[in-house]
Amino acid sequence: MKEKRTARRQDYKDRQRQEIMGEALELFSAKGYHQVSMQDIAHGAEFAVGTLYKFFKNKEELYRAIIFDLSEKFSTALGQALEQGEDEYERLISYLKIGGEIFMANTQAVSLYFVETRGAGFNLRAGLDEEVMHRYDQILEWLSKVFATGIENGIFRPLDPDYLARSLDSLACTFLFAWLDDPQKYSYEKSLRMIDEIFFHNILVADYLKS
Amino acid sequence: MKEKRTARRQDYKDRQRQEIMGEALELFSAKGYHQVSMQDIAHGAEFAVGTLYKFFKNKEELYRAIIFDLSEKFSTALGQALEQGEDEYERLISYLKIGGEIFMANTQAVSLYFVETRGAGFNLRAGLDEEVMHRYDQILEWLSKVFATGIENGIFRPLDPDYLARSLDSLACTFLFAWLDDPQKYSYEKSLRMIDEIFFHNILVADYLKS
DNA sequence: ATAAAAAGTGAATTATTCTTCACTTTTATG
DNA sequence: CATAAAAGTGAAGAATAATTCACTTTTTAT
Repeated sequence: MKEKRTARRQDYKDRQRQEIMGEALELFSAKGYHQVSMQDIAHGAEFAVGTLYKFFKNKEELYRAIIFDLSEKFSTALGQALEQGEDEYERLISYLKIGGEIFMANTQAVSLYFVETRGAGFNLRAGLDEEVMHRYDQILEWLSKVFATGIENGIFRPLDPDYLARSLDSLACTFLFAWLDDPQKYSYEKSLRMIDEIFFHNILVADYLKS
Repeated sequence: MKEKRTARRQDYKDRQRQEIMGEALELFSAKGYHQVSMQDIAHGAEFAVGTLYKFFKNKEELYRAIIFDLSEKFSTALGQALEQGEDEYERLISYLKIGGEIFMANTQAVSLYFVETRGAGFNLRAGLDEEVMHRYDQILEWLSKVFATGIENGIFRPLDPDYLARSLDSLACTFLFAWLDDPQKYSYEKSLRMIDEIFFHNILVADYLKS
């Protein structure tokens, strides 16, 4: 009996924790870390301020927990995406598709996550968790590997895989951020098509294109 | 006599102002807006706190002034770059070269500027000057125009110029940020070469490549 | 030389917000 | 049902940092 009870309690606590993190994410992504007070979060999550401190040591740790969760979620999803497909080209397309879906389904999350890994990254890098940076680097490495084997298998032209990885990711992100601004104009489908045109129709060797 | 005196005084004031902005830029780009106090800036610029407030209404306005200056400086330089060159391809190469030079010569500036226009942009967009956003959009528009005329003149394949503009800019930025992390590995020259390979060797029509 | 104006100062005020903790309420257990 | 443990509270304390302003110093103009 004891075990069930404590397990149930733990589930409950976890849910509370998620609730707080969810509210905090919403607020942080909308207004930014410094524009959101613990009071705001507490109010939004319908807790007292003191309760937040039962779950998280302080504001920064709450923030970190959110970022950590997201980066984990995203990187596993993208890692899996890169394993789907017959050849390397298909794997990359899968990466783009899954990446796009995650992006569009988690816009507030994304806005927070990308502030970490892109542009602003090196500004926050000092202060904030290395782990997240590491995860992003890891994804790039995975991408690189796919390019590398694709080159070996004669599917891609023999260019530096690291540059290719960064390029592809960069294009995807750019178009997705454009989509955020104007979903009509920068639709998912068009962006995929454009990446295919701009990036792959050069990268792929002539033989592959014919098949 | 009076005019000369007041003019000289104005120059002096301008220089003081620049001094403050320079110090603030250095600190902001190194530690981030919220991690830098007016005390820090005053101390760095060798003024009293009160003096800062003779030059800038408040901290935010000081920040805005910096960003505004930079965005102006960069956008005019890039605008000019796009006018240099015989054909559209050369103009874009000029854009990449000048852009790269500006970037590398102003790394702290850049780190601040790009936090505004890229990734983090939509987080800050609400609070911070629209003008800066507008300048970035303008550069993209100029780039688009170059692509559009390049397409008309049969130099580029007929793809959506806006997407092409965003792609090129995105690649350039990505490689420049990579350079910040590891200048050795992501050298200016190699990045230019890679952009040429990845982006242009597809974009350019076959005829142009032969010439 | 001198008075008025401008520039510069920094301690004190004000404002914000993170964090704590003594307390209340709820839940679990014998 | 009693009681111990856990969860939850929010006003008060502590810390930090933006901003002000009465004052001093420097510059300008006559």
